[in-house]
Amino acid sequence: MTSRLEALCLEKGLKMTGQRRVIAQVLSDADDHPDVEEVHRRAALIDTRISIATVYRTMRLLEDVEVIERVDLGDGRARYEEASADHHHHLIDTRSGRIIEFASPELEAIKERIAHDLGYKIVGHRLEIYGVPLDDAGADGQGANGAGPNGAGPNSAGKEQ
Amino acid sequence: MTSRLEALCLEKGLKMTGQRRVIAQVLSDADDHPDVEEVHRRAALIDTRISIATVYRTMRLLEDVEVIERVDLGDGRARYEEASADHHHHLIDTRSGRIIEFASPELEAIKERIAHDLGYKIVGHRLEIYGVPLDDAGADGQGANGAGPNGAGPNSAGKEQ
DNA sequence: TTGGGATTGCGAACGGTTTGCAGTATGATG
DNA sequence: CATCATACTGCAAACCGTTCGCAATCCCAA
Ligand SMILES: [Mn+2]
Ligand SMILES: [Mn+2]
Ligand SMILES: [Zn+2]
Ligand SMILES: [Zn+2]
Repeated sequence: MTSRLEALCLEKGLKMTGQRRVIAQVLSDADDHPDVEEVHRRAALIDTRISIATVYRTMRLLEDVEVIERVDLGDGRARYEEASADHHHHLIDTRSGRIIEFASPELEAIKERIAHDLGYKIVGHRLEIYGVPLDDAGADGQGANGAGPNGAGPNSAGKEQ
Repeated sequence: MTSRLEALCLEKGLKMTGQRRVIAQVLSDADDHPDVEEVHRRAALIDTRISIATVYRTMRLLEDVEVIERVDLGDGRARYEEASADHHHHLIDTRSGRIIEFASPELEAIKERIAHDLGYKIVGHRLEIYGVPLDDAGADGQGANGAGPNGAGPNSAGKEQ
C-alpha cells in the first residue's frame, strides 16, 4: 500500500527502497513535527532494520525534493513536517511543549513590505512565537478566549509536539 | 578604562576578571553579530591568554544576566549582540551575508494579536528574513528604492555581518 | 535474469558547545 | 597590606546532532 508521501516520491522520480517506503509511511501518518530520532523510532516499529543514518539521509533527500520541510523550533535538532500548500508558522507553548500552527496574511504582507522597502526580495523567512497559556498562572490578566477573528490561519486549533 | 559592558557587568555584581574585561571590551566595540570564535579572535588581539572555553562560558554568563543577546541567524553557530533597548529583527542578505536590522511596530502588534487570539501570552519570539537585493540579478522586476515610509525601524540602514 | 549504479549500515568524523579537573586569580576580610 | 575561600580559568575530553567513507546490498532497467 503506497502512502501519500511515497506517491509523491515516485512522482519526483526517486528510487523507492524498503526503508524509504517505511519513512514515507511514517511521515504520511505523522501530524506533528518529529525530529529525526523520532522518525527513526517510529520507522523501527514498522521495520527494525532501518539505521538512523538512512533516516538522516532520507530526510535530507525528501527536503531537497520538497516533499517535506525542515522546521527549526529552537531546540537543537531539526524537525520536519510534510510540505504543504499552506504556509504557516508555529507558536510554541513553552510550558507544555505543545505546538500551535497559525498563518497570518497581514503578517506576511508586512514582512513583504519591510523587505521591499529595504531593497530586498525575500527568498525565505522564519518566525516562531514562544508563549504561555493566558489562563494558566499568567501574571498579566485577561481571561481565556478561543481563537479569534484575525487572520490566524488554516488551523487555529493546534497540533501537539 | 572600563568599557560600557564592563560597567554593566559591575552593576550586575559580576566578578570582573581580566578575561571578562577583555571580552566586555570586544563586545562593547562590536557593531555587528559576532559568533563565539570571532569574539575569541578579537579578544586574542587584546590579550593572547584567553581560551575559547572561557569565551563560551562568559557569553553564556552575559546572556544570562541580559547584558548581551543571543541571535540565531540560521547558520550553525550562536551569534551575539549587545542587549539593547530597541527590539529588532534581522534581514540576511543571502548573497553577501550582510545583515540588516529592522523593527516594525505593526509586525509586533500583529504578532501580539495572533498569540492573544490563540489564548497565549508571548514570552519570546524570533523572526528573520532572508533575501537578495532587488536591483541585483533579480528575476522579479521592480527597481531599487531606498528604505521606505513604513515602520521599518531604528536603523533602516544596515550593519554588516 | 543479470549487472551496475544507487542505497544501506556501520562506525568514525565532524563542528559547535559543554564540562571535569587541577591550578590560578579575585576581592572580601582582618 | 597579607590571607583565604571562592569563583574563575585553561586544557582536554566529552557531548550532541549530523555527516561521511566504505564495503556490502539492493533496485530496477535492460
Ligand atoms: Mn507545522
Ligand atoms: Mn541585531
Ligand atoms: Zn510566513
Ligand atoms: Zn519582534
